[in-house]
Amino acid sequence: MSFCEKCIVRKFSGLKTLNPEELEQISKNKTSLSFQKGELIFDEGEYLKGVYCVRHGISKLTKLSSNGKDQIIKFVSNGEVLGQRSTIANEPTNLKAIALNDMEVCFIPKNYFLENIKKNPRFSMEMLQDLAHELKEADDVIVNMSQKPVKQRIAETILHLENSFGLDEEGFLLIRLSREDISNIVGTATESCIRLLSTLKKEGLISTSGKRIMITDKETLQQVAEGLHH
Amino acid sequence: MSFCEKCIVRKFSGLKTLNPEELEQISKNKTSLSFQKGELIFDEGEYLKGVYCVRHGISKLTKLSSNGKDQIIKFVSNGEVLGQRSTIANEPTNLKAIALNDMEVCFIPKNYFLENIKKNPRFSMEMLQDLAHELKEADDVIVNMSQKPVKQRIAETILHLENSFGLDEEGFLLIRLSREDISNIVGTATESCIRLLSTLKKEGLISTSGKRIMITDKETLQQVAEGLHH
DNA sequence: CGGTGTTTTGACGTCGGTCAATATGTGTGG
DNA sequence: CCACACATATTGACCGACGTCAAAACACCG
Repeated sequence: MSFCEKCIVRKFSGLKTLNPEELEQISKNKTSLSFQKGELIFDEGEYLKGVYCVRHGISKLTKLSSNGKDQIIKFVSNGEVLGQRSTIANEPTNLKAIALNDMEVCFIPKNYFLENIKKNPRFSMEMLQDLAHELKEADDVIVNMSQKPVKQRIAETILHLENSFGLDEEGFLLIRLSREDISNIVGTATESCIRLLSTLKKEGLISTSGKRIMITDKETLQQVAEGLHH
Repeated sequence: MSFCEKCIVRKFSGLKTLNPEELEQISKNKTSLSFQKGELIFDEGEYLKGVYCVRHGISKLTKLSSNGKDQIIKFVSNGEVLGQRSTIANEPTNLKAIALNDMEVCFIPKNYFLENIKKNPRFSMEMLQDLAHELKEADDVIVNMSQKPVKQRIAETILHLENSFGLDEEGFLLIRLSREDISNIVGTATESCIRLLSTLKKEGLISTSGKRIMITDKETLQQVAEGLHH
């Protein structure tokens, strides 16, 4: 049993604006859950009974396209909250959430979450800013998807993954993704993705070993991402 | 001089949750503005001093891509509010807003808007749901952009435009867009867009005359949009 | 060791982007 | 109302990027 008061989630999410009483209330009513690598947290179209605070682990949020592929929309990891949007909108989820590695999360029932939105203006302001921020990011993605060629998007994705999740001791990206996952981020066929990764490798910008990816020439990679390189 | 109490904007936007006193407060402090067709309402990166309620007209919100094209992210028209996101997030705008036809809008200074978010939980809940909804739409767009071929996206766009803005007396789409604008919605070269529009025409699904577009076979057009046709 | 799944590579065709030429507007001032 | 300039729409030719199919190389695991 752990206490919300000390949880890392407070450091990053809007939950930091809750006062001690509100936190205690939540702490009493949360349940701790674990998910294994690959396990489904919730599916597209489900009605959620609450939100999930990620204490440890990374999940991918995907949406099924009519062509049968699962487009990855974003990742939610340590210290972030899953299911905010659908809970706030009081709608079924728009996205499917899958654990990318073993995860520990806390489940907070809907009413405790919504209660605080109504009662604590600082908290609801924080939620508003959260959504506003996500919306901005989504708009950026739309532009990238529709205007940039795949190679740029791959370069961008690698840099973005470094930014969000960092590196391990050996300098590889901490997050391990299959080629299929990467191609589902950039929205392309797996083979195209593989091919472009290997040209990046030949050009000396990255090196790979299985699912491990290391950035070896960050500066040029950034230029590729911006489309300034050839 | 008009009064917020009777404004059409109240029918559609979150402003409907405001009570008479709050509305009067806003009504006193708003200013009425007009914009001509093609005029800039605000540019990407500007700090807004408030939000704009659209009484009449349609505007396009675009974002400049690194390849120099303005991707159209969405439209904001009668009864909707412009600049919500940046005002709430207290950030410079992410998007550029341009009037597509002559517009009448009311400008509401930031503090009156934010004040009500803090004081009126119903209003802030409404704003949250607004943003949540926009976020869902944006996610849908991401999937479409990354997974569907241009012809499907064009078909979808036409149907979407009919849905959002309706038809005139003759049965043409009420909203008039240049081919360039259409191609900036679907994220493609203008010529490709033109070519695909003319194949849709040859297939008898739409007919065009200048900037006027009429849907002549909605059912098949929907099938094309879903990718079920050939 | 053979299965099962993922990564890599090759060959090929098509979609969509670019450049250029031609039509068709559309608005301006005379 | 015409003539001109200029923007937008349309079409053609060409080519590169990307998707698809299929096979080979490699991993992982029993």
